[in-house]
Amino acid sequence: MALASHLSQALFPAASPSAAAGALLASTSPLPVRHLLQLHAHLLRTGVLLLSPTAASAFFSVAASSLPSLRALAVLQHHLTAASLPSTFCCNSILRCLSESDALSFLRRMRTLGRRGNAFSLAILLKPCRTLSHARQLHANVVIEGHLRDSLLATSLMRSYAICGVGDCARKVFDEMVMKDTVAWNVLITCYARNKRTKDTLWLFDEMRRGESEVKPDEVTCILLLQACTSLGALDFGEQIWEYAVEHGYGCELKVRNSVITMYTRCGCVEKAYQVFCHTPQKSVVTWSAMIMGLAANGFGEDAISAFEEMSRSGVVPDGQTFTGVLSACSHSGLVDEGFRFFDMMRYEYKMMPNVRHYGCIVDLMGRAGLLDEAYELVVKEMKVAPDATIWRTLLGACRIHGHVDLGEKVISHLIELKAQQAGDYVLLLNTYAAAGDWEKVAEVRKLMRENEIQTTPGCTTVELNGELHEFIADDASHPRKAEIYGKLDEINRHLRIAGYVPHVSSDLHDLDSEGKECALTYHSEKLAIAFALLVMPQRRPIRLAKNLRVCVDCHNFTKVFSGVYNRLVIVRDRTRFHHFNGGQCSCNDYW
DNA sequence: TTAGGGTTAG
Repeated sequence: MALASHLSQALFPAASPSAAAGALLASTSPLPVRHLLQLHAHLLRTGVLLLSPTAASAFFSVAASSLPSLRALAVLQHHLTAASLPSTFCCNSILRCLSESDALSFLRRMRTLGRRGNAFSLAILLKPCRTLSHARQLHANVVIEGHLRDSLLATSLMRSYAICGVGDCARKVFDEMVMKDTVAWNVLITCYARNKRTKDTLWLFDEMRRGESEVKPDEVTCILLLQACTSLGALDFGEQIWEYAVEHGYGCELKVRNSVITMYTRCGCVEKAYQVFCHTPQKSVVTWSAMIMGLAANGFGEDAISAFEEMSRSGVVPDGQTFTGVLSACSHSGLVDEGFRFFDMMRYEYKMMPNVRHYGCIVDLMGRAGLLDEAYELVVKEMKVAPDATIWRTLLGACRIHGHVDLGEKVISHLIELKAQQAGDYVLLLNTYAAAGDWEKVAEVRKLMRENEIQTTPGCTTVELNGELHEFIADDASHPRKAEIYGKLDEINRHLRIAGYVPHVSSDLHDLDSEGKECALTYHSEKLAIAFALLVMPQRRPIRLAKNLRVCVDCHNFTKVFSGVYNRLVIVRDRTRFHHFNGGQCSCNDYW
């Protein structure tokens, strides 16, 4: 403030341009916006800004360092003329302070006044660039100014395209690059991975490994690819990456190990994840959280809690994600009291503010305990953060279980308000009415769905066999081995009935009599996939299935009994978790 | 002359 006042005194009212520039150049500390604007107005009024490029340059330097995110500079730039335009060096320091669109308009203004900017200007502009049209404009500039040989600049451009979700543009820049280093490859991989082009991502690894260039995958490449395998559930490929990492000396990198732990748990291989975890000497909070979340998602709730306690004993402090893991362990395994204990611990002992995901777990737990109205009150009155669609969906799921029709209707209205309702939500509401036996309402919702052209996602189960995916939908008749599969399923059904399996008829929505419902349940996609796996897979190998929706209660019971009668380990990954069926049991308790 | 920019763990 003292400096600002000194400057004002030096410049008001009759300071010469050189005195003004001198005073401005002498200032080293930032000025408040108010003083800066006063100063600017004065410099304009007295003509200093027009008469002295040195003073203008000095002024913008001070302004740039004073105002980190400066809308005012965007206004100021319109007063620039060719004579008052600061040097490119100074312009770049102004560019660094502007928002994405203001910086672009400033660059255009510079060009209008005959100043082109340089590679530094483009580097500054590309850093915050997150808009496709801006990326395209900057791309044109990079080409026109002949900077395509600058590999850092080109990589920066690829990164912007990656953020904008246009993989093909990033690839084009990559293909035109003269020197493609590992970072450029990694940025391209990130781009494909972000845009869910997972298979292309995996191809790039092969291309990199087998290519003739010197560039080989490094630890960052391994991390990126492991993440891609995680999202794809590609166990075999994930293991190849892990082998590569170990062979090339990246096996001890903590970030790589943490990614491997996640990859294994997300592919349902908890034991292998645990092996890697145990052999990791310096476990960070990320390592512990990855293991805790992995155990939770696979239904090993008690083990997740033990891991949390061991982590605390070892002196590692939990963070928000650790609590997400341990709370979801409690909710997936139905450990209601434990869940509330951890929720209190995070709030009162660790003084953490719960986020939407933490509340989501608590709402799920309350739903399990039948505390539906209390859960609704919590969401509406106590939550410090705005509830998202997932929270409402969780509560809607609990309404279905308990047949709480009134609350279900209230919850769906919140989803509609959020404009977030999906076909699955209407199905949940439909199920709620079905659970309450209100077939008239079921028909009403069906009509509503038809009128609004709401398409439901058909349940689909996949089995991987020798790298090939076999897909099944309910009552599927498309598989070439259809007759054998249906025959096998009938045989399995007979055996399971003897062992005590009884179809869970309310799992089906149709308003049929009990016998009709049994028929409709018989050929659900999971059951067809299990019959197929039994036909084609060698004995002792675990049967791994992936289901796009939630496993229904009847299929859950069916698979549980199946795992005991046929002595097979069945691992099912559905939309939210893993189910490990073994010896007539499942890793998740009281599944609804 | 000065100044600038790219990838990475749960």
